[in-house]
Amino acid sequence: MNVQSAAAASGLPAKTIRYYDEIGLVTPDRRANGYRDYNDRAVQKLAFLKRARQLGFSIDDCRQLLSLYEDKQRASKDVRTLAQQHLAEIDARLSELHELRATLADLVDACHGDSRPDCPILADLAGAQSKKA
Amino acid sequence: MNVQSAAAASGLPAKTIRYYDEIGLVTPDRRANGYRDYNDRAVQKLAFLKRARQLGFSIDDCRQLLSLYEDKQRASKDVRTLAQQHLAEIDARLSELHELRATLADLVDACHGDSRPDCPILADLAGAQSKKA
DNA sequence: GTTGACCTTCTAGTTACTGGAAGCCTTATG
DNA sequence: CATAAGGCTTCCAGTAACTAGAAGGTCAAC
Repeated sequence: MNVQSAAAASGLPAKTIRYYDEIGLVTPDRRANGYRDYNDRAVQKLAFLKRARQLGFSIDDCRQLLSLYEDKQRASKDVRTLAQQHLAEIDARLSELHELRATLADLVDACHGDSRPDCPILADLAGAQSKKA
Repeated sequence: MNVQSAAAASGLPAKTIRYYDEIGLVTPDRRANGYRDYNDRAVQKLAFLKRARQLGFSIDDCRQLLSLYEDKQRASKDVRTLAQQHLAEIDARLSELHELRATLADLVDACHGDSRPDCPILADLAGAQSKKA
């Protein structure tokens, strides 16, 4: 199975698949002419990667997950720990983002948005104390 | 005022301030010996940038905000529009992140986390249909 | 005069790709 | 057999926004 077919089968762009080969994440066989050749197992791994990346795992996380996935003796605990760490990161990002949203929403509310040059958003950005700051 | 002092006054790392000079965001005067020289106005801009970056505005957004900030004739509406666009992006990211969190939390819940090699997280990543998928 | 703490510029690395160019391989068609 | 279209290969460069580090100039103090 060549790159394009592997792309179709896994849902990843061909460029990305070549990149994953380059960084040693999924290394395909090579045919006599040098073309990459992906077997079913490799395509499964690519699909695995697609899903893991969508869930926000970094490439490094993926590398670990992949080796756990490969390892028949892997402990479910290891996978769970990795996922939990990731969950904690997501929660941290969520609360940051919530806070950021609140601040920005306050500013937008406070801004009259007409053509006068007086603007609370710029004032706040410039360092003036806002009501919530 | 040299870089280090400007850093202390604005709250940005000196490296970042040099970078902002390099990309033409805030261009300081230069002293006879070539050292950067930041006046109060420049430091204000740096502080402005720090705040805007914290709020998640991109460097490109910041460039626009800075020119609006500079422009005495700027319409408050323009600033508001920029902030609102940004708010919409944040909301999109928030809902994505919420969804991702829910999926991952389900998986972690479903994972027994002991030493047996059977793991729902890897199963899901590998493409099996999970209850919620 | 020499130590130490500044400053300068430049290069390269980070994350995870993406786009594009130059050039080989394969297949179909006239 | 020539050629054109569409694969495939590699490599180089660019993205965002810095950050780390190296080589070397400058300055104030002792």
